Amino acid sequence: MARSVLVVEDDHNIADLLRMYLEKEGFNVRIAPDGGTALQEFSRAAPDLMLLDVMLPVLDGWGVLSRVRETSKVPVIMLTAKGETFDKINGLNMGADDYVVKPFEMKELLARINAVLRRTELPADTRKKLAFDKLVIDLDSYELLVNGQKIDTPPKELELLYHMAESPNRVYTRNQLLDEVWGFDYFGDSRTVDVHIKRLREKLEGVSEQWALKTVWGVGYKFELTETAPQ
Amino acid sequence: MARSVLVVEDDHNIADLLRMYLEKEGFNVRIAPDGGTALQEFSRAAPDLMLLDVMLPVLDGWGVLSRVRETSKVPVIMLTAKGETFDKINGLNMGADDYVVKPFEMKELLARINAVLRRTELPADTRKKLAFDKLVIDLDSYELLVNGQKIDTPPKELELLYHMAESPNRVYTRNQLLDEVWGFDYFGDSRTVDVHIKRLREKLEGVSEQWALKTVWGVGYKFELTETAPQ
DNA sequence: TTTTTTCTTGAACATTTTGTAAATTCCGGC
DNA sequence: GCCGGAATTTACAAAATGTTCAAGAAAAAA
Repeated sequence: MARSVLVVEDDHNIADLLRMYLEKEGFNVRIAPDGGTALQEFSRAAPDLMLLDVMLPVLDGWGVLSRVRETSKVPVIMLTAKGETFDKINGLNMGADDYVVKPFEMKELLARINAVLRRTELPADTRKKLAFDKLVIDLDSYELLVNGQKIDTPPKELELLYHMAESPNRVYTRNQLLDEVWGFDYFGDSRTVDVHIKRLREKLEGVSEQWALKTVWGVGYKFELTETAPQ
Repeated sequence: MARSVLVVEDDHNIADLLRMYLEKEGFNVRIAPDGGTALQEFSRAAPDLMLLDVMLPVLDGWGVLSRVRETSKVPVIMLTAKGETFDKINGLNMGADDYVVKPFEMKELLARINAVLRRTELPADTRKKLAFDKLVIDLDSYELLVNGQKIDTPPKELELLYHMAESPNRVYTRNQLLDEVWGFDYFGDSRTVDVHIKRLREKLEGVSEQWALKTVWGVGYKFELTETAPQ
């Protein structure tokens, strides 16, 4: 779930500073001190974002960018020194998503990072709220409403329900659910899912005819939604 | 507490100049280089004032203005190039509060900014004051009123409460709160938030049924507001 | 400077949630 | 009906998370 950044910067001080701030913001940070290392790290780690210094030994930032762009549309923010000849149009044409002039305010950089990530993010609705007959699943406030009444629900349970209810009638295997709700790096018993399903069923049983958490024998579970006549 | 300006300007030199002067005047300055970014920043940061260049790539100043005006009455000063066809009447009709022709004297711009801010300062709108059942949180005077009675509250506590109460029911993680209340450049332990929450709870417990500082297990905290029947 | 207040932190403690194992029940094919 | 794999249930243990306290640091006020 944590987003990852690849920082390509040969100045050790700047790199460390960036690491410190970015990690505090919850990013997973990797640092590459030169272009070659950057390309290697890039193909290895597939980061969600690249901060790319223009002035680098051997292979410079533009070189790295063009190589990266051969295979990827990952968001890239260029770091350029003040006074460095930098043609914005040209720079953005080469495929950078934004640029920041050194010395920069950390605050501004963070704002730009967020802007770029938001811009390149899928046009998903940001409201995390689903509603069905007598049921509201709200991941903004982490609330589950059954018949308009709040039901205390632990986070994992709610996330599981939300995830399944996002695609009604789609069947999920236990392993899919473990990957998608617990995270791909979670190693656990698939019975865990059963137990959470059971706990959800306790909270939801008999509430509505229109939906239910159904078992698909030999496969997994689904949030089943029965269509009613559309008005 | 500092007033904030969103500068929408694609010329980096002008933007930097504006930043310098405005910051010297005590403004918190954000810069957006194009219309899209401007709209994003606007909805994110809710600035007290916008300086809006007419000539922008892709979505121009008028486009930005009309989108902004759909939801907000924030004061806007347009920056127009000399010779640019600009119809004052028309321009002000579109919802701008004032306009300045480039190249402009910084002095004049500042004068206009102050004039506009004075003119548009609504008695209630810009007040940093929130009111709920038996509770008033006033960040103008740094006062907390419970049942109409002043409760001595240290600044951080009050800011924290205010921040959470600005968006009732939204869950904030501890890190979000540290970033947004303490500042993005604050590096501290997230237990700090817990302690402040605890002290707020001591002051607020049992005051009203309609709201509460709730823990969202595994996620963070929220200022929960229970809807009552609207009158 | 001294005093007072506020803020931060770490540790002990409490609580809630989550995971696991094992017993039990269910389902579908033979 | 019987069997074996699959799902459910239960109870418990473990892990994760939250709360509280108190001491000391830092900041503000006097």
